[in-house]
Parts: sequence; C-alpha cells; structure tokens
Amino acid sequence: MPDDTDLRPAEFTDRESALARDDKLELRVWLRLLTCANLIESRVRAGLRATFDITLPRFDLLAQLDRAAEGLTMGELSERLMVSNGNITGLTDRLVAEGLVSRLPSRADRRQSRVKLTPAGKRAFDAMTPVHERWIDEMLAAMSRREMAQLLDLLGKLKRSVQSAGLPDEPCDKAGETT
Amino acid sequence: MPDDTDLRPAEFTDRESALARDDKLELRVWLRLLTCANLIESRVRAGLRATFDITLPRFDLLAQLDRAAEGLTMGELSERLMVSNGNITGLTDRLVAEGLVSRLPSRADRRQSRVKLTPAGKRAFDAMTPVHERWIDEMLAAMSRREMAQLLDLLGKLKRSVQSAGLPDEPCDKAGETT
DNA sequence: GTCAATTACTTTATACTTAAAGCAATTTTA
DNA sequence: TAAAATTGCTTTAAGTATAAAGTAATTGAC
Repeated sequence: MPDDTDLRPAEFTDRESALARDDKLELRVWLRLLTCANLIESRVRAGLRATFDITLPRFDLLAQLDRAAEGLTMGELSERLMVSNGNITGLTDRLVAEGLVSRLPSRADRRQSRVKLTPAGKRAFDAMTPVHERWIDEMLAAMSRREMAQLLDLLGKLKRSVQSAGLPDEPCDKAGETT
Repeated sequence: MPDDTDLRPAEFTDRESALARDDKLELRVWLRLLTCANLIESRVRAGLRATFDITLPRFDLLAQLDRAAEGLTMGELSERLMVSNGNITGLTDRLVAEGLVSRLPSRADRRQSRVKLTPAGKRAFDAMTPVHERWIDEMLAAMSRREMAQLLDLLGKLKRSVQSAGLPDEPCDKAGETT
C-alpha cells in the first residue's frame, strides 16, 4: 500500500499550502500569488490550445500588437511581454511563418524591425479575444467588484514595492535619494 | 528618427498598463497579477543564478523536498510545483546528476519512485533559503503587514474562485453540487 | 568627421515546459 | 481471477525561455 502520509485534499497540496501558518507573511503572499498566477495561466493555456489551437505566448504577442496600430518593434515587444529579446525573435519567426504577423523594416533605423498584425492575424485575434475574456470573467466570478478593486489596488502597491527594491544582489546604493 | 509614440516611463509600458482605464476589471486584475508574478520571479531567478548558480525550477524542487522528511514521489512533486509529470522527470534527472537529490524505488508500489534530498542537497538548500527569504522580504518591504494580510486574504478568495470555475471549455456540468 | 560606446536584434547553447504517446504496475470490474 | 481501466512514470517532439556572444547600425565624445 502507498503510505498515506498526506490525506489533505488536492486543493491543499500545492506549493504554498505546505507552509506552516507561522511562516513569514512575505513568503506566504509570494507563494499564494504564484499559485494563483499558475492556476489561471494553465487554464488559459489549455483553453487556447483546445479552442483555437494556438499557444499562450503567441496569443500574448498578438494581443500586444492588436493595441498598437502602428505595430511594435522587437524591443518593445520584449519589454511588454517581459521576456528576453531572443525569445521574441523566435516567437515572431513562428508567427510570421503562420502568416499572422509581418516584419517590416523600419525606415528610421535600419536595426529595427516593426512587427504588425496581418489581416489574417487581426481576424484570428478578433475571434479569440471575446472568448478569452469570458474565461477570465468566469474564473473571477466568485469575487465582488469591490474585492477586485481592492485586489487591483494592493497589487499596484506590491508592484511598486518590488520595483523600488534593489535587485537581489546589488549592494544597497541608489536606494536613498539623499541627493 | 524613431517615432516617439510612447513617451511613458518604462515602468508603465508593461503588458497590463496598455489597457485603458475603462477595460474590464477582471482582465485588469489578471494582467496586474501576472505582471507582479513575472517581476518577482525574474528577480528571484536572477539572484539564484548570480549567487548560487542554480536555476529557479531546481530551487523550487529542492524547497519542496526540504519540507518532506520522507521525500516525495514524482507525482507529488508534479502536483505541488504545478508542472507536468514529464517535466519532473527531467528536472529530477538533472538534480540527481548534480548529486543534490536521490531517487529511491518505492517498496510499496513498483511504479513509484521516491525522491529525497541528499546530504549535499540539504546543505546546499540550507545555504540558499535564508538569502532567498531576504530577497522576498526586500521586495515586499514597502507593504505594511496589514496590507500583506489583506492581499493574502484576497488572493485566497481569488484562488477559490478560479478553482470553483469550470475549466475553459467544459460545458457547465458538475458546477452545482445539487446532489 | 572619426572612432569608441551603445543600441537593436539575431544566433547559439542549454535548460525548461507541455502535450501526447507509451509502458509497466496496480486496481477495478465482472 | 482475467480482462479492462487506471495510475505512475518516462519518452518524444515541438515549443518556449534564458544568458551570453555576435553582428550591424546608430549615437556620442572629441
């Protein structure tokens, strides 16, 4: 027989739940945040694959382009999607091969290329976005608007807190703006 | 000249910020959550690499094993880290090659193997965890304990909301526990 | 203007990740 | 108990991701 060390329901066996109640609050917030993000992301990923046969990174890239009428440079995409520039190169290559985006040379700066949705890409994205939005709505359905607004606010504070903290290694210079 | 369409500081050019103020609240919460998670995760990743020359997935796996005196099966690791089982196979292979964990056959069930920290793995993890915790503390330093507690609570609600929602395709059966 | 930085992107090597198929051991069902 | 289903894990193929090195174009210092 498999030793039944852990009889808790699956709902309570994820990364964060293994922390004891008296553990550091900071760590618990971070792990629960990560759990939520993973949970939502994996469902969106599965939905996109099952319904539209597209991957999440490609959808995300299309979503950025959809709001940028003039297209975006590789660097802008890299910054907005918060991934490395090499990653964007590969993603764009695949989307170009699928005919969903096009790479235009920039007249202003020959190092840059500007990526835009093709008509087919725009059509594909327009079909996906309402369904995607519905999934998100459903996943947040048990929260009141007040709770969502509060959560949005606290996440804003968290975001600023992280951004104002020095990087994990740097000695603490530049922290004080004593000048 | 590069067209200066976007003069906002880098802080405001990420995925979520491109959403207009009147967009759906649900979507804004999700995108901001994702931004926070990415932000923290990439800093932790960079810190682990720079300071301990280890990757984040390996650290996460070691962290799970550290709290499980009897070790964990591959399936338990997969569930707790919220990644596929094939992923765990590869990660474990690499950690075994590094001598940080060991794979023991399970006497109870010959399909299972039980993964445990080696003494070297335990030593390595013990050196990392206080530093890792300090990074997290620093990143959350601008939040009060009250705000963190509130955030933890709201994330708990979010987690339950997501878990109670059907998967992104399923028609809505099993939703009502009317039995 | 010239040459050293810097910038924008690509390439490379390695690692991580998933989905799906596959295999062997176990459990369930009849 | 024997066949059928399930479970636990591995393998495979394709894609995603980083870091680091490389290339070409632009900028800046002089």
